[in-house]
Amino acid sequence: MNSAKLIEKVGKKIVKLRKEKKQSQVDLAFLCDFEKSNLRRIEAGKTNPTLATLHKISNALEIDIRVLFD
Amino acid sequence: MNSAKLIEKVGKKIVKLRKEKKQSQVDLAFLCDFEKSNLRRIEAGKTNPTLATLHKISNALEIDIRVLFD
DNA sequence: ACTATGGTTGTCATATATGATAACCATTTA
DNA sequence: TAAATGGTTATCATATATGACAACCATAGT
Repeated sequence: MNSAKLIEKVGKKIVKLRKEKKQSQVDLAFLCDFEKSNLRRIEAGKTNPTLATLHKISNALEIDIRVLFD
Repeated sequence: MNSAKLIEKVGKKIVKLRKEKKQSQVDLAFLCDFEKSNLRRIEAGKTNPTLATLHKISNALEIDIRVLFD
């Protein structure tokens, strides 16, 4: 799998986990302490997130970061 | 754990896995197709790597990306 | 119709990851 | 001594992630 595919998959996983927690993009972005436009770009696989960003997201979702790669 | 600590931990894990494979920084950076200075920065936890970069590294080490977070 | 909410898209500025390169140190080996 | 190798550090340019906004669309509810 190439990086672009992985980035897309992680984005979709974030959407899935977020919806399971019944959170909006606004909610999650707030918990992550960054812009909702940024979260949107990540969920859509339009950007190549940094480790720190993935870490913030997994913390906000209350999951282990590895779950993003399941 | 904060992001800085996680970044450091991942860097140390990369060093560990690389040495287990008896590879030099030069070897691994070549396999990852990026600069050894970049690999060095990541291993030392001096930079906040992107998902694509971590993906390249896990591919080069022939491991699942999740292993970097064990 | 209007209001609120969630989501989408776009733009511009800023911060920083990475590319590219060079110089240097320590160790090993010829 | 010298050469080779692995590692470390530094610098500058470039690409891009993110911040900070704003505007818009769709839907639900009043």
